[in-house]
Amino acid sequence: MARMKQSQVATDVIRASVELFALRGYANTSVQDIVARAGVTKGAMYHYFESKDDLLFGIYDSLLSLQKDNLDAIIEAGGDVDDVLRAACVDVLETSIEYLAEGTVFFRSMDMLSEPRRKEVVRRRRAYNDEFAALVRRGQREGKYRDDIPLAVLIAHFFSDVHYLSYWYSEEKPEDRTLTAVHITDLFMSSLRRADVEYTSAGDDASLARHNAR
Amino acid sequence: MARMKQSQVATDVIRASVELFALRGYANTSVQDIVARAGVTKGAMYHYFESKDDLLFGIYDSLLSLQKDNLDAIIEAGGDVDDVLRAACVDVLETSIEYLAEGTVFFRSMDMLSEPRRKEVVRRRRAYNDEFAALVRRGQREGKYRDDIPLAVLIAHFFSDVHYLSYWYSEEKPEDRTLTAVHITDLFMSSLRRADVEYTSAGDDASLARHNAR
Amino acid sequence: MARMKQSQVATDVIRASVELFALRGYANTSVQDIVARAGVTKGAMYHYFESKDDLLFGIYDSLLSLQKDNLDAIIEAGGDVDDVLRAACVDVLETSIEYLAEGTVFFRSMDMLSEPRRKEVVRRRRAYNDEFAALVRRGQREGKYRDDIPLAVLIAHFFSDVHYLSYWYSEEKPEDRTLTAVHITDLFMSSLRRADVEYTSAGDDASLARHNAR
Amino acid sequence: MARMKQSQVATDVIRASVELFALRGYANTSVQDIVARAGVTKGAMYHYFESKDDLLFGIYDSLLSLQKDNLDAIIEAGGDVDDVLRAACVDVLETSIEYLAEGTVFFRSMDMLSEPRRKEVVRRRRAYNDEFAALVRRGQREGKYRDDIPLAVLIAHFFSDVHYLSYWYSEEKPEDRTLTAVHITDLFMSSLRRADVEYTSAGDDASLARHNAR
DNA sequence: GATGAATGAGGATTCATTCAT
DNA sequence: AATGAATGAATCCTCATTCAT
Repeated sequence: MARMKQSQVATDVIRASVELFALRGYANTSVQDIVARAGVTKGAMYHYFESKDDLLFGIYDSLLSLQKDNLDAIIEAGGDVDDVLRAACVDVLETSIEYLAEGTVFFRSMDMLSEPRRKEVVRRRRAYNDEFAALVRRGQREGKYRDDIPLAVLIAHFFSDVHYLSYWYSEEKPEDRTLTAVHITDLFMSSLRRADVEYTSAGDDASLARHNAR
Repeated sequence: MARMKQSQVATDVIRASVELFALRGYANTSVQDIVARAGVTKGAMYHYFESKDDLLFGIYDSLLSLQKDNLDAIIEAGGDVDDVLRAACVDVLETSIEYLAEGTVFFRSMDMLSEPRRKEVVRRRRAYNDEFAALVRRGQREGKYRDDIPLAVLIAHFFSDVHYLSYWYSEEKPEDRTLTAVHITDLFMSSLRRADVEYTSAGDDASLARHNAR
Repeated sequence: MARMKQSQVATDVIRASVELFALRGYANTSVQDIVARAGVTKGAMYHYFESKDDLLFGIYDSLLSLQKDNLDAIIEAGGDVDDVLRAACVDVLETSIEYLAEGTVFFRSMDMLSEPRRKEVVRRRRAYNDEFAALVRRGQREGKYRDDIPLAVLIAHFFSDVHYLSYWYSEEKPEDRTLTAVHITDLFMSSLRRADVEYTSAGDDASLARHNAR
Repeated sequence: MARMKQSQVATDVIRASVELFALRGYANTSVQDIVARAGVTKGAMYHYFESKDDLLFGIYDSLLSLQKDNLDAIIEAGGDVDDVLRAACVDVLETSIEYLAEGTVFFRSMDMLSEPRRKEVVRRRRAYNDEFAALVRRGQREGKYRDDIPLAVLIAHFFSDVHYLSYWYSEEKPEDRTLTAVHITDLFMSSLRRADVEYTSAGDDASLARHNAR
């Protein structure tokens, strides 16, 4: 997240708000709760943030920026559609796990954003989705991915996994993070392949093997 | 959903609350909003429901009951694991689409449930998950489904789609409902197959064909 | 107390209300609580009583009537002032113990009576007090009771004991009832005697002895 | 009562609540009534007090603390049991008159306290009672006080007067306060004396005289 | 930069009572 | 006589935000 040199107060408040919003939800967290957890006073908080909504939007903003920047970079790097798509999937899954608390808030508290901000979030998510969908589309045009199922369904099929992480993922070992990202990516790629294409299982095995070898 | 002979007041209040909770979230919906939309007085509402939380829990309860009963019946009916699992997937997807508003509330408002009720919902969802997981496990033992990925990941991979429906599904034609359920089921079944097993594409094509033919 | 042939519903409701008002106070008892305890419906209750306030006033009314009638009879019977006063004291103490729950309500819930009824209760209590005070006055005129302390203080000194019963009295044996009434009466009579009068202790010993002998 | 440096808001709210609770009872006094009389806003009140119950408990707490501290000091000072007991009686009567409104609330609104607080009040009152009873017990062992009546009755006989003050006491002249305390104490001490002991009336006369001379 | 007292609008809930049946 | 659904006014309390210091 690309904020520069924030004051300690701001940093503490942001951390406290993410934790609390993820834990009990935005509506069940009072500004008083946040400042108490951050160890600052209400006045101090309002010096750095305009409103409670600001804190919420900050969470959306930083996660959207990070993932969008990463996706742009991956696409920029180019390569085989399979490799690019795989990299994109792994990245969004990995960052979603790294910022799991933010993700929890992301999907559960959109209703609580002020209307203009909710619209901005929707717009930026759509931009991400479209960029991602273009990759899948390219794979379809290259005859690699199935086209018997609507593109929207395919895309939703992937993002549902990203979304759902906060409902079940719980880390036991640090390496679970990448492993899970790879597993889910493999599942998605498996379901994406043309069903009528003779396909060796090399892809899956190779990718899993690659990671196991690290 | 099988409640009989509810008073008109209760029916209207439930409908209004589902709509509003789905639309703007539980926290942004006042009891006043609900009774206004239902066209009843606050007192009348409190004659039938103990609290706002009651309305929320009712939504969870009815959806959980319906889907659990259906799953039990499907498993009871028995058959090839592929067919049973497929039927289970299609059913939960179809009912989730039918009760899309309820599902929206389900996944977004769990934080707002009172603690004991949240625990009950978690318990019942877990029971559903376990029953579903047992099916996948059976397929793995029969050598049909891949076991190179943790069972928990496989299960999450499916439920993420159920969960995510309310974030993207929008019906244009009534037949979309079953079609989408089948599409997602196919994607899941595709990703579930053993990667190293020689597999004809008959399954997918057949199932889609079957539905298209109805 | 002197109510004639009340319906079962009315009787049950009155009993339930006395018990609940004494247990948790008038304000903490809802009409719903009362009818539930009485085993009747709200409609039935409102058929017999105009309001919740009616139930409360009924308690005052019956206790005031009973004690006033008794006092009148005792005075009517006549006799030595010491004996009459003693009989009056014992009676009000005994009936207050018998109707302890009613007494609890009496002293704790006067604020909850509607204004006109509160005034009536005050008037009737005042009448009782005045009649009782006249007895003490008579004793003072006869030179038996001290007059170095204002009459109002002497009277309050007695009624305080009646009042306070509900705060401490707890019956272990049925005979405690009369015994306690006699004890308190003795204490009162002891303190009433002219301090400068040579006085044999016969009175006290005799009265206690009389009771012990029964 | 010894709270220092309370904000003006807190002071005003406490005063208003004592007055109103004493006047019409806790249940008939709304928070709105209190803040209106105190001339503050509801929000300001809730900045200083957690709940309406807090205000009520504050009244109990301050009166219990004051009287307990005084009793401890009187016993600490030591002396003849008659003098110590007399001082204890006069003190609790005088302070009860000084804080008559608080006392009114004390005895009439115990039902309205939250359960844990009600229990604490009962515990602290019991501690006071026990300490007082120990004094009377000591007098009995010294052969000064009658023991033909249960100790519990003797103690109740005294506290009933304290309790009852709010039902009848009304001050005309400031000196009534101490005079009444002495009168009631004399009545109690009179009734406490062994009935079979030759007793000169010097005690009473002397004590009244002492006070009149101040 | 920071404090924390104060605001005031709103929200969930309770409950005595009424009334059509 | 009895039911119990419905009313609607009142009540306690919460909380994001402001502002004087």
